[in-house]
This record gives sequence, structure tokens and C-alpha cells, in this order.
Amino acid sequence: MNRPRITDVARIAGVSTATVSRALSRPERVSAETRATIERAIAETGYRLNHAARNLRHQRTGSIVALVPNLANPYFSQILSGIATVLSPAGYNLLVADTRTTNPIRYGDPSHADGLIVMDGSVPPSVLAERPTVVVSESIRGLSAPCVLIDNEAAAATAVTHLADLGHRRLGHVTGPRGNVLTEQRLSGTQRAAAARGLPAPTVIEGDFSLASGRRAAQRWLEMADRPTGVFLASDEMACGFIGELQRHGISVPRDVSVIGFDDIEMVEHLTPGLTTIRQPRGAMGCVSAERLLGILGGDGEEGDTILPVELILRASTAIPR
Amino acid sequence: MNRPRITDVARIAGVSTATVSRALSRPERVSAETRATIERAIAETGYRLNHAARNLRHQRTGSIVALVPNLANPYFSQILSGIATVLSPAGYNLLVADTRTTNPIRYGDPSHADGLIVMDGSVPPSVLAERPTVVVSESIRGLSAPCVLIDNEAAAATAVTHLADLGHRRLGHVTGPRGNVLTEQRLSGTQRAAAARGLPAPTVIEGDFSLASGRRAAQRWLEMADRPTGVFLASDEMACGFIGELQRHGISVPRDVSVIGFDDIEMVEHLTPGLTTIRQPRGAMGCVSAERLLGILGGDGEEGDTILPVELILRASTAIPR
DNA sequence: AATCATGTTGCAAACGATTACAGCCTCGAA
DNA sequence: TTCGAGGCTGTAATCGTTTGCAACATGATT
Repeated sequence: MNRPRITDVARIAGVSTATVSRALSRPERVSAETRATIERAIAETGYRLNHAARNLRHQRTGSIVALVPNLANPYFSQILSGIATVLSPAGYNLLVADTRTTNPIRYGDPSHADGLIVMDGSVPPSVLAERPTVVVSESIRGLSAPCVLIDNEAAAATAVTHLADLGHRRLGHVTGPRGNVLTEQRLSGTQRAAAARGLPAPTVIEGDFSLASGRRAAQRWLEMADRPTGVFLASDEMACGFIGELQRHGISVPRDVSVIGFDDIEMVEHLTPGLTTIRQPRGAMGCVSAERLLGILGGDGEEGDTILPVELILRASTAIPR
Repeated sequence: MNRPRITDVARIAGVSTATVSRALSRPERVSAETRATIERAIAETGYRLNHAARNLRHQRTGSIVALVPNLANPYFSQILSGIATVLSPAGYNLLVADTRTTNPIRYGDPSHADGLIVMDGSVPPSVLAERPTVVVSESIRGLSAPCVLIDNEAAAATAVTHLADLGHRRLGHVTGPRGNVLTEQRLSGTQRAAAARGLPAPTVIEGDFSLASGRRAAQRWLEMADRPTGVFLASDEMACGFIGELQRHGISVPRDVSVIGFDDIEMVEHLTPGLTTIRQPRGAMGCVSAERLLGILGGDGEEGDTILPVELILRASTAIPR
């Protein structure tokens, strides 16, 4: 037996399909008794709306696609989770596409989704121009879409100020890859905050956000004559590698050196010592980006970027210098 | 200016919409020169197919929905990632729904998706009966859908056998919540393997898979007169809590006690000591479940469950007993 | 009694594709 | 010349809704 259609309901209720449709979408425009009859007919047939047909008629899809560079990465899945909590009550489906395996062009196509939330800065702007778009976490050059970001410079300053508050004067900073926007902003915040406290410019070690580059940074630190007593690393992954390598050489954290990371990825809470770090509000970033996209879709979208506050998470890896 | 439709292409190419449609879906049924003309017209107009219309006509959606209990949990996002790598090349969209925020009934609706991949054992079978379904990781009682699983009993036996191989004779096992299928299977595998090696029955401590319950298990361990020298915990999270709490009491892992976990979640590689554990092939579980679903959709679906092999990951938390 | 506003309902045309069926043309065989 | 086969194309119905417009009934107003 085929799935019941709206005409089946109409026939059984003895009304036209137009009336059934109205009873569903704007019940107040249908008389109470007709509505009751229709409801009975719906129950009897087990009728359920065909969304493909409705979407065709409405010229919309009811879906939002989220473009992530790597679905397996917890950083993104937490943002996704935030997005889902907003989209679902709003009646939108969440379509997820991993840019490693999916051609983003496919989702730029308006017949797939009503809007895009992009977490991958490397997606070409031309693909995104066709649909309402919100960018999260990174900004994309040449695209005039609203972004949901954190203030990386201020966040870095917070980290450095924390070290300064503890009494550290010789500071180190391990950066992300050169040229990356995040890298530059965090570096600049680091230098600004140190200067503001009247401290000498922090020693800069170049990294690339990866665990391995954190380990290399540790080797650099070990070789130094005048070792910084407080080190701020631009990612938690690097901080993990850094601490692990130091411990392997008998250095104690935080007794010999205080370490502060960036991101607050889940695992660093469980390290020994627990890592002091800057938490990015990933869930909130997801929520806000979804809300802003809904705003645009609803026609009352605002201009400009949203900057979300970060939080300094104090754990055991930072302490007063010896 | 409106989006070009197939009629626009047809008009410009001087053919009927039927011919344009055929040129797109089965080019060999259209003469080469007509095809060329059509292609020119498509390029000229910038025409792109409207998927809503095609789907309506084809009575399909082109989407698969994945039902996860918690999108922010890396365990699931890695499975999702595997699913995405298979679905995307097959031309399907991946719709993700978090069962905490979305009513699963909504996705049981055939007009949303062509099939379901379920990662949440608590979804009522009635919701799933309407569409082809594959269950991953847990099995759902009362649902005759193929499952993609690991052999939890054998995996637990592998863990225990590893401890036995190292020479441990007094073993402990921290379980998941009672009543859970996984809990029972891992417990039974633990007991069977100990018996097979002629060891006394392992001391059982009840947990619930959470970090906190791992900490509580550590307290229980500390109170014991005759402490097990090797402990197998049914989740890595519990193992983290367990080790952390022991270290806080000056107990050294693995010198004083060997610890083995279950899952190989990302962070445990970076603990000190690195956690020996049983790795679930999460990416593969995702791939296989997606492939099986595509099989069903394609009409040549096979019956029965797929059991994937686990892997013992040796790290630093297990060693020969003192 | 005529007019009008109001509330309900139905008719039929969209939305944008796909495809069964039939028609036309060409060419080779009888 | 006639016929049939095969290749290509067009006509029109269809997928399941939504919605502008018009029609109708009812009761209030003049």
C-alpha cells in the first residue's frame, strides 16, 4: 500500500486538498469542525507530509550545511554540537560535509541547502557567494560574510598577563605556522601584553600547532642559556608535546617552568599536571553562528562580526616561579 | 534574475525539456550534436539541477541521517567521519541529528532521509522500522536491522590475556553500568579469559563508564587488603580517572599497578603514562555501516551483523608486576 | 430589501524536474 | 517500392504540496 497523500486525507474528510493544507499550516483559517474532521482523517490514514514536495513548492530546502575541514576533530564536533542545538528546534536539518572528502561546490548549490556555516578558511569564496553564509573561527579573505570569532589578540594577552601576575619575567611564546592569521594575532597580543607589563620581549619559538612542533620547542627551550620561566604556546596540542618532552628530560612542570596553552581541548584537563589554558567557547561559537545564520535567513540579519569572550582556565601547569 | 530552469536551457538549445533531461542523465541516448548544443546552452545560462524537484519525482531524498547520542563526543564524531567518507562519493548527503536535541521521530519520516545509521541504542525501534537502518556500536533490542559491532567479549579477553601474559595473577575489572549490553559482554569476556588462564576470578568493581566512576574505583582499590596488580577498566574515561586518583595518592602506574582501558580515545595516548588499551576501529565502523546501508538501498543488502576486529594498543601503563 | 464585510472553502495553476509513449526520420532489406 | 528496425526527439502526465483568486454563506448595516 502506498503512502497516503494529501488527496487521500482530503477525500476521506470530504474537503479539498487546499483545506487540508491550510488545516496543517494555518489552522486558524479553517473552521473548528472541519479541522476536527481533517484531524480524524489524518489519524485514520496515518498521513504525513512529504517534505520534498513542500520544499519544492516553497523554494527552500530546510537544510543548513556545515563545512568542516575534519569531522573527526573534536574541536569541530563541539562547534557542530552547538549548531545542532540551535538548528534543530528551528526546524532545520543539519547537513555535514567534510571538505577533505566532499567537493564544497556541491553544497554551494542552492538546491542543497538554504545556508552555510563554514569552519574551513580554505574554502574559495566564490563557492559561498550564492547562499547566506556565516564563517566560524577563521575569517575568509575576500568574502563579506559575518564571522563568529574570538579575540585572539586579547586572549593571548590574557595568557601572558596571567604569567606576569604570577611573577614570571622571562617569557617564551611558541607560535603557530607563520602567515596564519591566528598565529599573528596571538603573537601580537603576547608582545603587547608583555610590553604593557614592562617585561622584556618574550622569546619566540616557531611552531605549527602540532604536537610534534611542541616537542621540538621543548628541545629549543632545553638548549637555552637563559630559559624562560613561563611559556605560552599557541595551541594545546603543542603544549602537550612540550610538557611531555620536558618531563622526559626530568624537568618538572610547573616547578621548573610554567606552561599555558590555548584552546582547552578536552584531554588537557586530564594531563599531569592539568594544563592551564585559554578556553575557546566552542559550543557557544556554534550556537551563535547558527543563530546569526537564522537571522540572515529570516531577513533581519545584522552586519559585522561577533566576537566571543574566551576564558582563562586555571589548572596545575602554572605557578609562581622558583 | 531567476535561477535558470530546465525549460530555459531547452528553449535556448531549441529542444524539449525531455531531451535536456536525457542529455544530463543518460547522455548516450542523445545524439552528439544535440548534446553539444545543450551543453552550450547550459554553460550560457549557468543552469544547475534543482534537487528538490528531482527528488520529488524520484521519490527519494538523497540523504542519510545519522542519529548520535552526543555530537560533541569524539567517539561518535570519528564514526561520523568514516560514514562521511563513504556516503559522499556515493552521492548521498549526511544529515546529522543529535538525539538529545532532536526528536528522532522526525527522522524516521521517510520524506527526510532514505536510510538511517543509528548510534544510540535507546532509540525506540518503532521509529526506525520505516526506513532501511543500520545500527552501529550498540545493538537495539527488538529491531531486526543489521548491526556493525565489535566482539566485546573477545576484546575483553584480549585485555585480560595481556595482563596474564605479563605475569599478573590478581586482577581487577571495573565495569560499565549494570544492565548495559556492553558491560555484560566485557565482564563475561574478562571472567572467561581469567578462567582460561587458571587465574582466580577478577575482583569486580561497578562503574558507569564515566571519569568520576573511575576515580571512585581507585578509592575502592586503595582500600583493598589484597590489591589487584592488574586492572582492566571497561572504558578509557574510567581509566583516566582511575590513574589520576591513584597518582594523587602517590601510587605509580605501572610500577605499583598495571592499567588497561577500552576504546582508545584520542587523549589517552598523551597521558603520563600512555594508556595501554583496546582500540575500537571507529573510522572503519563508520565506513562499514555506511557501506552496508548503501547495500540495502541498492537492493543487494546482506543479512546479519558485521563484527570488526579490535586491536590491543600497547603503551606504558602496563608492565610486569613487581 | 439591498449592500457589505467576514469567514470558509474549492479550483486550478504553479514549483522543476523525469519518463512512458508515440511519432518521425533514415537506411537497409525484401 | 514497401516495410521494418533503430535512433532520436517531443508531448504530456506525473511526483505531492501550496496558495492566489473567486465563490459562497452568513449575519450585520443602511
